Amino acid sequence: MTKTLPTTSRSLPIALIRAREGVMLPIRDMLSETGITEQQWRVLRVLSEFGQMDAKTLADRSSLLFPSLTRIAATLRDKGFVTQTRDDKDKRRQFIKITAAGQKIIDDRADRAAEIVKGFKATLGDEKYETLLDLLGMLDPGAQK
Amino acid sequence: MTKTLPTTSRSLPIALIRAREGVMLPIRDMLSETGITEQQWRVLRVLSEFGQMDAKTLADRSSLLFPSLTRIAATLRDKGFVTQTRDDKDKRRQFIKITAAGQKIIDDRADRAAEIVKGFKATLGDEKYETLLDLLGMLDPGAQK
DNA sequence: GCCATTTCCTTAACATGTTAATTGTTGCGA
DNA sequence: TCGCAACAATTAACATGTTAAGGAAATGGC
Repeated sequence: MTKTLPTTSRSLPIALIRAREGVMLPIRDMLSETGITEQQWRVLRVLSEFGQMDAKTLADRSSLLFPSLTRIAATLRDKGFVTQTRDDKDKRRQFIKITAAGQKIIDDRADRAAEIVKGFKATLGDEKYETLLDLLGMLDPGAQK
Repeated sequence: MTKTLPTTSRSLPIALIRAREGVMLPIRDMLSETGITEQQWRVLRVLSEFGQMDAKTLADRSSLLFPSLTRIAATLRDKGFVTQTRDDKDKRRQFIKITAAGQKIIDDRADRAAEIVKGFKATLGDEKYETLLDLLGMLDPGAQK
C-alpha cells in the first residue's frame, strides 16, 4: 500500500519554521534598534558566555555554518564588537574575542531578552517549556541521542 | 535584581534551529537528486495538497515570505513544475497551479518522504511526536493561541 | 467620477544558508 | 625530507530570509 505524506499543517519541518518565526519576532524587534542581526546577536551571546575561542568552536556553539561565520565575524569586526587574532602555534587557526563594545550590546539588552524568554515560558507554562526543549534536543543531530 | 539570560544550550531559538537542522538533513538528502530545494518542495507539497490557489494564500500555507515566493514561483515555472495565470476578475491576482511534471516530483518521493517522517516518529515515540507538534503549534504566531 | 487608501505582487539591497572549490598550514608516513 | 592527506579558513555561486520601496489594480468615501 502507498504511504501518505502528512498534511502540511502537521508537518514537522513546517511546524519548526513557524514556531521559530513566532519566537524570533520579538527578538528581532528588540534587535532592530541595534543594527545587528539575530545571528550576530547569537555569536556575541556565545562569546560572552564562553569567552575567547577559535572560529570552528564558535561556529559549532552558535549553530552556524563556517562560511556564514566567516562573514559574520568580518561584519562584527568592522563594527568593533569582536577582535580576531591568529594563533601563533597554529597559523591556520584564528581566535575570536568579544570587545567591551560588544559586551555592552549584550548587557544593555539582557533584561529585555530575559523578559522575552519569560513571555514564552508564560505562554507554554514552565513545564511544557522544559518538555519542548527536551524534545527539540532529541532531534538535534549534534546531541548524541 | 538582574535577570539572567539562559545559557545558549537551553535557548529556545537555538534549540529550534538545531532541531530543524536535524529534521532537514535526511530531507535535503532526498531532494539532492531532484535539483529542487527544500522550499520549492514545500511549495509543490502545498499545491499538491490544496490545488490551484493565488500567490498570497500559497505563501501563507508554505510559510514563505512573499518576496521569497515570487522568486521560487519563477524558478518552478522555468523548470516546468508550476504554471502562473492572471486572474481576469482581479488583474492584481495570480493563480499558481502544479503541473503533471511537478506532481510527479511529489509522487515519486512520497514513499521515501513518509519513511523519513516515520523515522522521526520512531526517534521520539508517537506520543512525544504529537506533543511536540502541539507545543510548536502554540508558538506559531499564525495559529491564534 | 475623483482621490486617498488598501491590496497583490514585484524589485531591490543586504545578510544568511548551503554546497563546492580554493588557499595556506600542519602533521605524518614513505 | 619529500609528498600527501588532513585541517582551518576563505571565497564563490546560487537560493532564501528580511525589510523597504515601488507599481499596478481594486476599493471605499465623498
